Amino acid sequence: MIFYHNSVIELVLDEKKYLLKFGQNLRQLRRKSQLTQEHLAIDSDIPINQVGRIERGEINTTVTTLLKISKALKVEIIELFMFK
Amino acid sequence: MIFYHNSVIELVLDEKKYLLKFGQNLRQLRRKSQLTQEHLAIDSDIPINQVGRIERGEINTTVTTLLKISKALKVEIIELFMFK
DNA sequence: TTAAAATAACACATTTATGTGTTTATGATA
DNA sequence: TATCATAAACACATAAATGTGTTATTTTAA
Repeated sequence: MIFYHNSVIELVLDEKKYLLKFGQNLRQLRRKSQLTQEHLAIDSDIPINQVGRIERGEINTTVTTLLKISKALKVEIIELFMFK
Repeated sequence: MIFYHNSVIELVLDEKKYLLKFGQNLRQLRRKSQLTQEHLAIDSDIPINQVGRIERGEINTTVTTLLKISKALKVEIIELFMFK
């Protein structure tokens, strides 16, 4: 058994929530652009599974992946972070 | 010997350049906040070496690390991407 | 309701970010 | 110069993103 301070647990939960919202926002932007996951994956040159995992908030993607996705969606990177 | 298409090489160089500019911008924001790398590292709960590596554009950091840094700097994540 | 398209859910290898620690270099200051 | 603060540069282990492939499930449209 390992014990963690509440603040640490909260931080991790916050991050999980953030990644979920980030993914939901990406999904909205992609659909607004009328792209399938496959199409976005091809345009941004990342694996289709990666797109799905990001949209589902399963993974914590990197700056260069954001760059590739934003180029394919023809939006600025900051749009990927514009959600509440 | 491995051969790559020029467009692939350009893409990688673009990413390297982007990470460099990203790091330079972070450094500016940190200094504007009057924080040392060590102080920022403590406040954002990431290793001090990580801060240096990001500022030097050596690594391709993740969304949750951006989240932690932006909280410590008391700025929105999008500010980390606001540079030319 | 069936077929096709789209997405999710697996598994697994490889690369790289993260995390921890130590040592070196640089810059400012006394 | 010597000292101290800051940052860079190492090394190395671990966790996780990336990348590739296949199989299920869900959604959409005929």
